[in-house]
Amino acid sequence: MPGVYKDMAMSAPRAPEQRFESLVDALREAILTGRYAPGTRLLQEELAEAFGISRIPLREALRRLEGEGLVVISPNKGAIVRPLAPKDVVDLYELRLALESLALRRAAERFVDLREITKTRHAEARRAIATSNLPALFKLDRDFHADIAAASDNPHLVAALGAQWSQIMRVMHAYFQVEMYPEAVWDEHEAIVDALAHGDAGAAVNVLTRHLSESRDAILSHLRARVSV
Amino acid sequence: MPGVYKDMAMSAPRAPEQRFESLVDALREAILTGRYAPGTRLLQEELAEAFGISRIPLREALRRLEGEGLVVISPNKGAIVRPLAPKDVVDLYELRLALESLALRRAAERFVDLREITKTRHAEARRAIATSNLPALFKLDRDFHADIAAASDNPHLVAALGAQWSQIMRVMHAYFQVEMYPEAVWDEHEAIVDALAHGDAGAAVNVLTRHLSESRDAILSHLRARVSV
DNA sequence: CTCCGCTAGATTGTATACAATCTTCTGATC
DNA sequence: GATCAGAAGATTGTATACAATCTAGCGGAG
Repeated sequence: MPGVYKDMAMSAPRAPEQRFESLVDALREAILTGRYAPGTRLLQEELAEAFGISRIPLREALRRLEGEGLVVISPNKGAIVRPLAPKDVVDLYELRLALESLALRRAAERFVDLREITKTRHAEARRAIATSNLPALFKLDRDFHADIAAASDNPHLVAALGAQWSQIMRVMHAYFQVEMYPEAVWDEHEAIVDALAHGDAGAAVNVLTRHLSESRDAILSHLRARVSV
Repeated sequence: MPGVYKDMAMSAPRAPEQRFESLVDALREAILTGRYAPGTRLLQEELAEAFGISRIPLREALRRLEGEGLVVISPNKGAIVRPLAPKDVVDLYELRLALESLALRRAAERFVDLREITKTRHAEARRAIATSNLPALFKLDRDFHADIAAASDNPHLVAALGAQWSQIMRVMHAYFQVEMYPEAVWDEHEAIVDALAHGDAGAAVNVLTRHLSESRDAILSHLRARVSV
């Protein structure tokens, strides 16, 4: 019964005007969290039924994700979640370092201070580690790097970093365990924002470089142990 | 008369399997070259008729371009070519410098030599200037920077640079005249690949930094003179 | 036994049709 | 004259239906 939302002001979970955006978000989230793993075939009828819609809007959502680089669509073959090889991880981290370094330099110029929020997240991360809450750790990690990106005040940089993060997240969800999230990660986050608060972008970039190398190598060692999807 | 291509092997301009990709390419090209200027409303029925298709595949193409950041679609309002403000130009060039610098460093590590092809393009550019062939100049410029990107051997970097280039190209097509393409541009291209051939990525990045600053400022001075779309 | 060619089922591609929403214009009211 | 309600037209959103293509399995030829 469409149009019913209009009568239940402020109670519907989402306005009907952004139904499509919600659909895309749901699909994207499912891909990012590994529910649809790299290489998975995305059958239109199946997905459409799952979302309670016809194939028309679903196909549009897939095209959007294709444009974002999360899905590959072959004519008359259908859509699959974009595969990721070890070289992709190397290339993505190389790219991400360049982008995030730029964000740090711009954030330093703007005297951004992220120490408080980062400290808070560190505490939350300790609790998440104690309870083996991996999704919470992912979210805290994502929030930190999203803050760095936003601090650049460059929406195009934010978008580019978001695209990188999406790809990296897909690999992490596929190959990371709670044990692979050393608490040193959160110390490094604090070191980065400390340097940033002192306006020392160079030092912040140095820590970031080490931070990303460790993360990349951890992923690669686990990725190479398995077959590349 | 669909299906007719199957009989004319090797003569059809494109295989029917990539009809959709051709549609997206045509739309993208029209946006990049300013035929559909920033802010232009993209009416579905009108475009569908122009391409001789129904609105279904056209809408999918628009969703793809939305994912690529070239189009903005508002629910029940339709699609417009993504607007560009002066700050976008600043942000895009900042981002592009970081990306292209990375590409240069990676190209230097790989001992890539682009001197020959760049010299050839310089000669072609002189002819294009003499005949006031602006589209040719744009293409030569694009080809040069695409070579730099490809030399990085990082497909994700290539994609990110391609996205930047698309946005920049839209501004250039809107505000550039032949007179604004000084021949110094092509000298700088040669200086960049010379430094690259000597493995001096630092020098190459220095020239690139100047090169992009000049290009950006030329665009900004003309953009600010008009109303921002 | 292997390799084709063929058919049936599954899946994708898209034109049509209609519903939902927005926009514009008109005319009434103040 | 300004403002607003309402209707008509324009435009977008999507479900349905069917055509085109692909895939898997089967049977026959070599």
